[in-house]
Amino acid sequence: MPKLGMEPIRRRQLIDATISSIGRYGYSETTVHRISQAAGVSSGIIHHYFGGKGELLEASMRALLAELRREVVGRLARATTPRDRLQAIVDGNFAPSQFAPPVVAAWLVFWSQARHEPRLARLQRINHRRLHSNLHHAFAQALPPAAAIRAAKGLAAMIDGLWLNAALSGARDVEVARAIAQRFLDLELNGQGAAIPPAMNDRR
Amino acid sequence: MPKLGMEPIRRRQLIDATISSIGRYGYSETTVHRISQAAGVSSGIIHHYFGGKGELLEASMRALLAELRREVVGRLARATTPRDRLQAIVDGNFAPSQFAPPVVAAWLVFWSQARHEPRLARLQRINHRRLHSNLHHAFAQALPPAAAIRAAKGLAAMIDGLWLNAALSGARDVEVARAIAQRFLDLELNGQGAAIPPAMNDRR
Amino acid sequence: MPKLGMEPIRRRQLIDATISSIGRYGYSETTVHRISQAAGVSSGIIHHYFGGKGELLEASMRALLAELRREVVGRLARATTPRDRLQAIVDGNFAPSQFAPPVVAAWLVFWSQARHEPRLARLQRINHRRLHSNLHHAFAQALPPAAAIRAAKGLAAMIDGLWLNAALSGARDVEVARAIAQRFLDLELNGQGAAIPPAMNDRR
Amino acid sequence: MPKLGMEPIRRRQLIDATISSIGRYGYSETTVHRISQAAGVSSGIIHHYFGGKGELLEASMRALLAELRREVVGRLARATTPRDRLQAIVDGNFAPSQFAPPVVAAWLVFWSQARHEPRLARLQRINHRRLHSNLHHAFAQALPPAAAIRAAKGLAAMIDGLWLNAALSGARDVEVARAIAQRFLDLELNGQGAAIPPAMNDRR
DNA sequence: TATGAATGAGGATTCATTCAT
DNA sequence: AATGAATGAATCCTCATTCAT
Repeated sequence: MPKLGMEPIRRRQLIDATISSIGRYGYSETTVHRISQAAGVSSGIIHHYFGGKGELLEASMRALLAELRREVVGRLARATTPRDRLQAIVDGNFAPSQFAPPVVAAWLVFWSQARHEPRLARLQRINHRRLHSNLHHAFAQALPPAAAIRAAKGLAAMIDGLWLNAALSGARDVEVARAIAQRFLDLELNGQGAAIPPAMNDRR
Repeated sequence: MPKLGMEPIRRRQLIDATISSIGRYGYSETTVHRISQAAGVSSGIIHHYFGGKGELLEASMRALLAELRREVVGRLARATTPRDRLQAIVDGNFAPSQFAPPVVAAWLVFWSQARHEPRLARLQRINHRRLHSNLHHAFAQALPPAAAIRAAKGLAAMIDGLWLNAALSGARDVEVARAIAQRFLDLELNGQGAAIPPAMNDRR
Repeated sequence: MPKLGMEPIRRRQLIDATISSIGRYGYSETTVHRISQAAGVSSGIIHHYFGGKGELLEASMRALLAELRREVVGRLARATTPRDRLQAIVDGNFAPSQFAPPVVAAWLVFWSQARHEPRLARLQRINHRRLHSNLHHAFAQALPPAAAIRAAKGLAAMIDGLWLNAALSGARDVEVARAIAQRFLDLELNGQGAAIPPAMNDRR
Repeated sequence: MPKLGMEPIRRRQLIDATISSIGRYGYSETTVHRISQAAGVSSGIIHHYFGGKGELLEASMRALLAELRREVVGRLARATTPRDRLQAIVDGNFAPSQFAPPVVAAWLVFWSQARHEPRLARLQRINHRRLHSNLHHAFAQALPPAAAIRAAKGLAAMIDGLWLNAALSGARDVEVARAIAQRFLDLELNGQGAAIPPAMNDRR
């Protein structure tokens, strides 16, 4: 009998090595050889477990999404009010795990490559929809429909934009970023915002 | 007899072909051969005019930045009040030219590659600082120092996040995105926001 | 506790899977992995029973030769006159088992590879000599020496050529091919050709 | 301006190197690297001129067919009677060029691989039909329809079978083989065999 | 006996770059 | 100024083989 139960261990090793290699060398310099070296295994093993480089990249992106989801879902489970839920989503997206340099690099690569690789595009769409749906669902319990949509879009953009800026500037100021998102959330929930002119809403 | 004055024409041709190729095939599939084909010239010419692929990519990113700058600066020139200036910056960033699919793809690539290519990173830093400095300068004329910083960071994130979301969803809803940014701007300028706790500001 | 008596079963399984894989995928696409999959066993087993791929291929060719030999020898056993013997050889070479598509493909491969693999070349030489010796021996009982040699060479070529043509055209017209060989045999033995029965001509 | 007119030269070089490599190493051991080495060029050039290994192999087979055709067509042009034409076909197929060892090996490979590569299969079909159509056309001028068909099939098989046997036994006895084909031709045309000249028999 | 995990050499192919013309 | 022929290193991938279990 061969070694049993290696599959999940090797898959995890290789996924981690992939994310780390993307972080260190970038997407176009991430080769099968580098990944397998980082994982301390031979290069053939990648095809044994994943079938090819493309599938490994896809699995890596999937692992990244799963980790983000874990951060958000764990916090959502402890939330009761809509505000708590929104806070949980913001906090999950600004969790330390999301700012580890290799993770940041891999996310950027994900966004950039998704345009040209259908499988990555699909994962990205799912992720984006989940974020938006979570936000909208929570806002809808506290705001009128049009405002809930607008707030969800705004907060989603805020999260991505702040994350992006924090990521580009080397993951410093994460807490400031989170505070700004927090403030935007408060503004929307407290109704202090001026309404978008009706004509603008109609154009959607 | 050598043709005179070909240099600027060829350079522009090649830069356009590069952006278009990134848009069509993605970064890692953008080859010297594809670029030269798209430009209708031979592959050797790229090295003649740019020295190498890297330099051409850099020049292309520079061209992208210049175009964005043009959109913003043109609008800024016609602005008088701080609010006008902020509006000009928002509008410049949401100008149609910034949502052409190849441009969007190229921007994403730029952000993603900048991490691993110092020359691109430098351009990106310059761009980011310019945006932030423009925003901060305008806000500083209307808000107290701490609020101006916060507002500048928030609006910068808002612009990037909305742009990113619009870009990822195929450049639909650009106007809605702009309206959301507009509203954020109004909120910050009208002083309806609750202050971020001082301790948080100090941590920066 | 080891299973006893598995060896001949496994060897036969693997040989059959090899011939079938050559038939389906061709020689250069016949891999150890494909063979073991077709046989429903693991890939390591091939080395356990045969020592390597080369030996398995050789054993497969040997099995093919044995099968042809069986077809011929069985018929020869029931033959009494030289003419019967020649007929038995012709019929054995045109037996249905020799036109099963995987068998045809494997024979072609055999002929083509034998040039570069000494072990296959040896098997092929033995086979060729056996055919020629059988034919010559029978002809020698009915014809003068020079004519017997010529007839043996001619009939051997006829058999191979007709087999090849039938094989290349998808094993249709096997009966016509056999009839043509039959007629050649008759011509050589009688000094003139007996007409092919009209019904046979009509079937074309 | 680059070197002009290299294309036909390089293509011919590479095709010759391919046939020679098949002859020396066999099909499955014929690598791009070996071919390019035999041609004295770099390996990249194959893709420059042929697009890939498959196309080069196809072009090589095509060159082989063209050479055979040249041998036959040249002789056919000097033939007037049906018998002359049939003789021309036989002689063309037994021309020395068709027994050069690399050519023989390549033909065998061609036959064996054609089963699994549609493009080779197509070439083979064309070749087979041409031979058969040439033979049948000539026989039809001298024999009744049913006999013409039978004779054409028989001679085609004879040619292939003799060629195959000669090829497998190292291209010795080519003249004997041709004499046997000749005799078969005579038998079919005359309804009886002309004796092979004794001198010919003695040469064995 | 049998498995399938693991290796790493070798395959075709791609590509930026160089350079003779 | 411009070409595209030519290179060869690097890429992904395949595969026969080995071996611990």
